[in-house]
Amino acid sequence: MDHQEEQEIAPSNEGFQFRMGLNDNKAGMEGLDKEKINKIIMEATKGSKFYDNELKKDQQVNQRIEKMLQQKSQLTISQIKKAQVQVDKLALELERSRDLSRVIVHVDMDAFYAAVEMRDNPELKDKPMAVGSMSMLSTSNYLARRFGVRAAMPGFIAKRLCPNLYIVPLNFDKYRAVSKEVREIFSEYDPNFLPLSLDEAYLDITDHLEERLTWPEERRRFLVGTGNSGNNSTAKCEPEETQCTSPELFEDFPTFLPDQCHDRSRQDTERENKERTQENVLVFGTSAEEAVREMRFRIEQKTTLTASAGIAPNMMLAKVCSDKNKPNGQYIIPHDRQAVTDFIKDLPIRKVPGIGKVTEKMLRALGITTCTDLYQQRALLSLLFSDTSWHNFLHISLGLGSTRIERDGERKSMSTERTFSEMSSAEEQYELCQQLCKDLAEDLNKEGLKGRTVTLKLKNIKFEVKTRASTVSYVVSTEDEIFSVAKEILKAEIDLASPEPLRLRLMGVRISGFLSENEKHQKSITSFLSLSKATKTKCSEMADKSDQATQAPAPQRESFFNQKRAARQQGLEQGSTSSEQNVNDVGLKTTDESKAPSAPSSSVCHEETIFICPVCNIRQDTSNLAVFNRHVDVCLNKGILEELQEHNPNQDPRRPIKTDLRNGECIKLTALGVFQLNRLLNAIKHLLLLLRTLHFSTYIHSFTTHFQRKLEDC
DNA sequence: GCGGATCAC
DNA sequence: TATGGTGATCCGC
Repeated sequence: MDHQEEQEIAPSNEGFQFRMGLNDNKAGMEGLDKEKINKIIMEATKGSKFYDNELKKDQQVNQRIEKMLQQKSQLTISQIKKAQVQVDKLALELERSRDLSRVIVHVDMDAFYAAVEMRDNPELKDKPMAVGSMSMLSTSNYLARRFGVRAAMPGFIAKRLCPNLYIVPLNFDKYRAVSKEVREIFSEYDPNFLPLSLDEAYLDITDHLEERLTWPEERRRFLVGTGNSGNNSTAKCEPEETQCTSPELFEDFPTFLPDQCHDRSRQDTERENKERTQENVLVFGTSAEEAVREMRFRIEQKTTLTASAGIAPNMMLAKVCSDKNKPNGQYIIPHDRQAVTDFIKDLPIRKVPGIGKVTEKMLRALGITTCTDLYQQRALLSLLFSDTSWHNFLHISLGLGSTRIERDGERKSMSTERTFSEMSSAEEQYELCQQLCKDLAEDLNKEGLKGRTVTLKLKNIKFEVKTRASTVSYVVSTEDEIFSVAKEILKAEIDLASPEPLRLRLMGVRISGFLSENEKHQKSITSFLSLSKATKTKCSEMADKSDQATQAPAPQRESFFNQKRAARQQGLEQGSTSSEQNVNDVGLKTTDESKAPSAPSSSVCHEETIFICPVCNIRQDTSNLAVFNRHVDVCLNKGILEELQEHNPNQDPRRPIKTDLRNGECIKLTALGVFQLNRLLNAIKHLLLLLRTLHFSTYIHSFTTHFQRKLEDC
């Protein structure tokens, strides 16, 4: 292996990772130099399956680079000149729309998990420690970093770098609790702040600053050492020590008021507390820097943990800034264009969020390492990269980024996955798969989500990852529904590998393709199919149960049909609330147009439900749902059986669908319990009816197209 | 829509 | 002994 590959394993951006500077070791200070660290890591990693896979991935990246350079060599000067004109046109446009009016802050807690653990266990304070397990570390403290121990490193390798390393298991509940405290402070500066993770957030403090100008000084005055952290009654919360208890993650960087803390004896401080309370008061100014300093001060007072912050006109810059004076520091880019371009000039592209190891390597192959390079090569980049990529590059090189902090929209996927020691038994694999589906179903249920795409993720013992997805025409959300799809994917993979077993080290299940708000009333296929079992009176109960999670609690909601009607009248698809759309509603009409049955409204409405069969379209003289369902079922079956007999009198409508469909095609259907031809047609017909009733013409189209051939076959 | 990859935390 | 889990996005089919 060549040197470059080694660099990939022990990343080449030490300047960034080892911020403390490994050569700055003071006399007597323990630690390892860069070379030694790389050597130990290599010895520990070489020859492992993990490393082999890393090499393989690296080769692939090299090939991508190769291909890119090949492309580059074929470009003509006139092509590049032409591109230059186009790119500069856009650049000018972007420049014109540059917005420097917002004050965006990115706040980042220093070595968060490690800091929390050290705070709660003082014995760890002066020891190298990391949070995680022997398999994987999440973060490490300052002392451990001197040995090259850092986040995303397996604990057993860290132990080789630093045999005295303490590894503390993750304790998310604790971090969440601390995070909540910090977020309470964030919200005072920006009620719409955007959390990125437990220890990071973006804030737009523009409005705060404007208001802050009108505040009396009193509102910017804070007592030192009397923060919330003093609420517990441990010894460390005495005033003179409160200031010192910030874990010394980075001893070179003092916490607030360090001189008072270190230089005063206890007696002195106590006396001064009484006599010179003025001295224990801090007043912050009205500028952005002062506001952020105040925020960080309050965080430290409340949690005894330190944070770093970046202040800039947009999110991208703020994020880069927060790293500049880490730990326990802040950095501001003033709000004028020159300051931005000065800052960007020598900025290594790798520091920009979104540019990772691979992109860095690709750009480096083009001689690009700084943002200036990035700008100078903008024409070339527009020819070698996709539109989204080079647009992004151009934004970066101009120092542009989002100026509005937008909260994330709806989630797009939900997943769960697990790593384990080698598992080769198919039986175990199915069992695990089911467990994952169960866990996922629980999570889905918490958020009331249902999706149409199930993705199975497999990683074999060679660390090769494979994903296989299956999108169904209905929604799934329960353990059984998800598993019925996932297990068929798994089966296909097992069959494919057979007679060799799948030798797995990880399995995961993901759901995506969630229903948008105005699709949520759709029924899952099981509750849908349950209608055809209408002889069982449990039908409506089952449907209710399976859709519990999507039921809107809105007391005054309109019935779905009323909303639809209103929407049609307005000529647009108004987003309906996720009002419960029971399958049985297919044939129901409510005479009262304004009120849902569950509405706690005081007015008593006389609501009369009319049952109209969606098949024969005849009003049924009953108010009993079970009776009505039975009628619909008979009606449906009658029609289907007649049709079947008509088209092919010799065909047994109850014969297995396996005889008609190819194996792969009936997988999903058999998984749902549709084994027979008549059941299949029943389901299709019923769904079509439902879709038609709901005016979902797009669905009807794709559905009928998909099944047309099957119908013809029948 | 699928599958592999990249990225961030 | 041992290299994570979750979510988003992009690219090229």
